[in-house]
Amino acid sequence: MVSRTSARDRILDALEQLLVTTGSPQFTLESVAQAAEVSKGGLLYHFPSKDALLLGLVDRLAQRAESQIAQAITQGTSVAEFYLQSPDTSDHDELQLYRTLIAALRTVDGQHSELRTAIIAIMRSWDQRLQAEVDDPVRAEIIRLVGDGIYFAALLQFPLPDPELHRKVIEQLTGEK
Amino acid sequence: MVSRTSARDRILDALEQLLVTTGSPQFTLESVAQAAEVSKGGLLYHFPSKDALLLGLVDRLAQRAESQIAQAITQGTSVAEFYLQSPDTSDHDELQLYRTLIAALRTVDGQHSELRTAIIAIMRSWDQRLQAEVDDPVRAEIIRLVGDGIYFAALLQFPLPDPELHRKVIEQLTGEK
Amino acid sequence: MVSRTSARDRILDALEQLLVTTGSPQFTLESVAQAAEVSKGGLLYHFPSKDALLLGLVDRLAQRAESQIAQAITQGTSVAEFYLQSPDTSDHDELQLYRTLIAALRTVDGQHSELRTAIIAIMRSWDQRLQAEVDDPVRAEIIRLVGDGIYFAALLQFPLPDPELHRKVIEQLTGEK
Amino acid sequence: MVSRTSARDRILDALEQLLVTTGSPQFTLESVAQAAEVSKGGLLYHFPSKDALLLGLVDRLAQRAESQIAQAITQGTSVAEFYLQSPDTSDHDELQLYRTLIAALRTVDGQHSELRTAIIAIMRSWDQRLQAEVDDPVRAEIIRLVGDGIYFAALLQFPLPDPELHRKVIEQLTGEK
DNA sequence: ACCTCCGGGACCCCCCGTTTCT
DNA sequence: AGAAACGGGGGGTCCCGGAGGT
Repeated sequence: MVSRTSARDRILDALEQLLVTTGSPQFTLESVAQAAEVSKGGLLYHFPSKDALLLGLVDRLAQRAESQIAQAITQGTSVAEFYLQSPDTSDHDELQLYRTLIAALRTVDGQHSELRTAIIAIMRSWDQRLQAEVDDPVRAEIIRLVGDGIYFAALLQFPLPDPELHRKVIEQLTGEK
Repeated sequence: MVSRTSARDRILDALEQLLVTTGSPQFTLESVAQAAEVSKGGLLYHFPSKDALLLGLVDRLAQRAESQIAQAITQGTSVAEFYLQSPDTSDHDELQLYRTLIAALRTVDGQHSELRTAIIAIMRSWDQRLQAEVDDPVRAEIIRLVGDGIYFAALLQFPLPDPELHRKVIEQLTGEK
Repeated sequence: MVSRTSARDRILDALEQLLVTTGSPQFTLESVAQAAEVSKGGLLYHFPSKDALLLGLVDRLAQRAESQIAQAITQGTSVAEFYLQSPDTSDHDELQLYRTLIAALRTVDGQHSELRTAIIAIMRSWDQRLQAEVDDPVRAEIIRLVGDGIYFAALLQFPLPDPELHRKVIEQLTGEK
Repeated sequence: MVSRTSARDRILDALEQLLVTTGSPQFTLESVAQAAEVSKGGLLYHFPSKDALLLGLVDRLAQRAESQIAQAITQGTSVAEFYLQSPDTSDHDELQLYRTLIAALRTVDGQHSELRTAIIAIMRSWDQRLQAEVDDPVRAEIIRLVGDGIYFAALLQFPLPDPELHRKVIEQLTGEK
């Protein structure tokens, strides 16, 4: 075995890359396998199904989530700002990834209950952080929804109308009352 | 011919129903045809391709959009409240439909430029209404984003955590300054 | 009825044009109807099926065949030269058409017995003319086969390698021994 | 794995069989798969498209072409006789196959440029053999065209009128001047 | 244990000849 | 004659399983 990183991680990395770069929740096992430089069968060995693949990504994401948030805080960036995707936040790729992933759930049929619960757990984690940081629960909720709304537009590749307006929105939501 | 409504409209109705009830942007021509009680060929006669079908729905939606909004206003409901989907607003199905439709764009490949432009036109229309109603452009933008965020959660079938909180959010966003 | 030419003839004309210009035996009723500027239903009114349409074309062709040949002869062009498609022969379109038509038989399933017999009748007519003109039956047969061979290459859109060589072939086959 | 021959070859064999027995360039992937005793998915694994399938057949044919011709020569049969399909030539199936294949090109849309070039390469090879064997280039060309003409009639399933005449044609074309 | 080759089968979009209604 | 609708495939995609190497 030459590669340092395990094939399992390479696959997940490839999938992440795919979801972020294309921005589309649509993907095929074939494309993932190709990007990860493994055969389709090899992919299926590590993840017996497409659902399992998604679940694997969610799990890894959950593991990273905590440290990500913590790190963001220690960097001085507030959770709210991070969630609102101000462009100066370095790793909002992480955020986009995790939301694209959510959208990807729709491409798989069935109830994908495992996936849902895993995702919800992560969201709840975000929620708690926001609640902890923002004293007003209503404003915290608004922040969360606005963040999702921003992502929604981005997901459909609609142009964020005005950077200046965007900045003001963030300011107003995160600024002192 | 028994049916009063044209087959073309029946098809579009069936598609709407399908998108709203399943909440999923995934659908097959077959299922639409079946729901509309026409044959596959019959469907393809009216809409030569899946894209054309979606475009047909968007067009009809655009036509209804204006009157919908106007009607909402005359009913005393503010546009903002309508957009925020307060449960007491009767026809928020319309809103859900149009956003599910947006999501459906992702299931078709290509650039679907026609669809995009049509959708964007509708969104711009909403935007103008909100801007006209809300004097503060920043708050108008926030309202729009929150509306999208609410839909985003609904799209993924995540439970709106707390109706009470939701009500307060709307109140704060639409309430007097 | 405004049009001078009957719709029936317009349809047949359109089909001829289609077969000759595309050079392909592949065609749809839709395309013929469109080219003839009639509705598909209108086409089907005159020719109840695709087979009937082809048969109609064959019949008309058969009617023209005799006069065509006779005319060619009176013009001083020998039948052999005509059949060998020397480029200076004005209406070798007729020839190409009729052979493309033959190929078109393959696109319809079934035994198309009517079509076959009609076509064979025409071919026999050609044969007799050639036999009458060329004293040596073997050479007459060769001429016929070479003519078909030329068409075969043309059908596949293979380049006729050398005009000079082609001319010599015709010369040798039609020239006095 | 029980079968000695690879599935890929089995598929190609089945296609050959189909083209030769039916004599028709019309075929479906389904029918090929069934004849090869693989699923359609299995077929598509080896040949991602119908074009690719045809191309695969052409390639294999090209590989066999040389040895076929050489073998024909060493068997004492002249290339000309082989090309003219005298019935006593054992493997004129090969010839028919390759010409039916040519006709099959017409059933696929697009420019199928790869197929065309591959086919032309084979034809050129035949041409050179004929030119090498027959000193008179004009007669060589005639032989080629007559061969194609014979095939053309056969392709349309028109009865070769007279075996005796056919024999004489071959005799005259291949016989000493 | 890890991985690849090969294949299966369900399904999907769309085409097209044809029939029915007006 | 035209408009509407039918229905049987046709080519192609994609998720997944399974036998077998290393």
